[in-house]
Amino acid sequence: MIDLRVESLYGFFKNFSKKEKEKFFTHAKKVSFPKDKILFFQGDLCDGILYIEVGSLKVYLQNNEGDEITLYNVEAGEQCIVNTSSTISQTPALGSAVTLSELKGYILDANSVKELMRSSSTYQEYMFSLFSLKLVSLATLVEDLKFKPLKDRIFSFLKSKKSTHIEITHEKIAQNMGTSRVVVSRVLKELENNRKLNLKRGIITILEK
Amino acid sequence: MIDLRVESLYGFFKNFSKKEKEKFFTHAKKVSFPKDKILFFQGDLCDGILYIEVGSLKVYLQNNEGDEITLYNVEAGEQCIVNTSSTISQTPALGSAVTLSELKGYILDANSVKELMRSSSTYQEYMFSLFSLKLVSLATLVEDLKFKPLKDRIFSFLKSKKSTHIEITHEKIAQNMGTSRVVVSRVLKELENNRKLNLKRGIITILEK
DNA sequence: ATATCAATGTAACACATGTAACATACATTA
DNA sequence: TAATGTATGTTACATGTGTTACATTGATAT
Repeated sequence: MIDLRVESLYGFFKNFSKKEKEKFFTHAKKVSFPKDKILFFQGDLCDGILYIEVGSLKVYLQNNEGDEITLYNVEAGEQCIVNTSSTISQTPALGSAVTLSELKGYILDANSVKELMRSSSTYQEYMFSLFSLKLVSLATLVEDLKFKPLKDRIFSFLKSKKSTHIEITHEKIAQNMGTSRVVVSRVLKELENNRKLNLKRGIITILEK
Repeated sequence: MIDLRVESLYGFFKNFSKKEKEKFFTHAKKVSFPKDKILFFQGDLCDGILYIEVGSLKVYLQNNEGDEITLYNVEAGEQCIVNTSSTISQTPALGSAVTLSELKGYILDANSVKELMRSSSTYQEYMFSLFSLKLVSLATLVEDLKFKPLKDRIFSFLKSKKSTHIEITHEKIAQNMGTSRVVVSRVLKELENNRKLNLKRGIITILEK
């Protein structure tokens, strides 16, 4: 009945009382989405908070012309702050979310979340640290957008990946950065000429950190 | 003993119990700062949360060259999220803060804040709505930086002021926008030529909204 | 093997913004 | 009034990024 994977991924579970665990699992709905599924659009009202067991998603902004820029990614064990904020305050989501892979997890309704926040201080602290982290990441994004040249932003983006062997297209990077494919190709080629990278179709290898 | 001004400015007070009010006023230190006083620097650890009774401040990011960009302003009745986040999580402040005017208020230590968060659900909700709001404003900033031309950003900035008569120098606007004075002057002159503004030394008048 | 599509390469150009240098105008004080 | 400092105006130019258009290469299906 109780799924051990969520419990080990989300640290606040270990401080949950039996009652709190029960609340979570009786109210949470198990969900499963394919890759590239849009979970919500900018402007939507969310009606529950997603806890990711397997997979990841990204949250991005879009302008009228359809250009987009990624705000951040959300991995298993994390909670999407845009989703949380929209759900709790019943305000329009400030960005859109799409799965980056097949995704499994739970969706918990706003009321249960609020109750858990009141009863569990661990859960409450988890929520606050989450907000703090995302604030930092957004502020860093602002700083980078304003002060860092695109070349550095792209290189940092690549270095932030787990492996030095990255399977990604220039088009995907462009979407993340909020720019065009041509510009990314140009910058990547320059980085390759400086012996920082190695480029193959669909694959980028980092040579120098 | 109890100061009515803070109480009316910060809505959560009206739901505070006598004990909670007491906690606030016995632990909060009354403070007063002159205009242009730096309250904390990017990287500092904050040791208390400021509640503003009179005045305002701005939070900004700085890069190595000293260029800066404003993240947001904080007015009386609000609580600075960078300050809050640094204080509660004891993490380095992600930006710097400076008073925009003479400022009076209270500083409350982290422990008292945490206790109030646990005991008062109104206070807790206030904190969350605060985080949500600032997340939105940061996300909007990201969106604007990425998609809006400087001309629009400057015009929006001016229109966001209370009056159509604005006393500000081009230099100040440049700091807010994270650009140079020359660029601002150029853009303003263009807006004046388009009959959107009227420029005088130290004064900008908005003609067309 | 050929056709086809996706990914990448590249050139030429447009445009917004940043920088440096200097001129002019306004405000304040001696 | 003259002198000084601050704010603004203006030019010329450098640079980064975005756009269009088209070529090339690699992968996949027929």
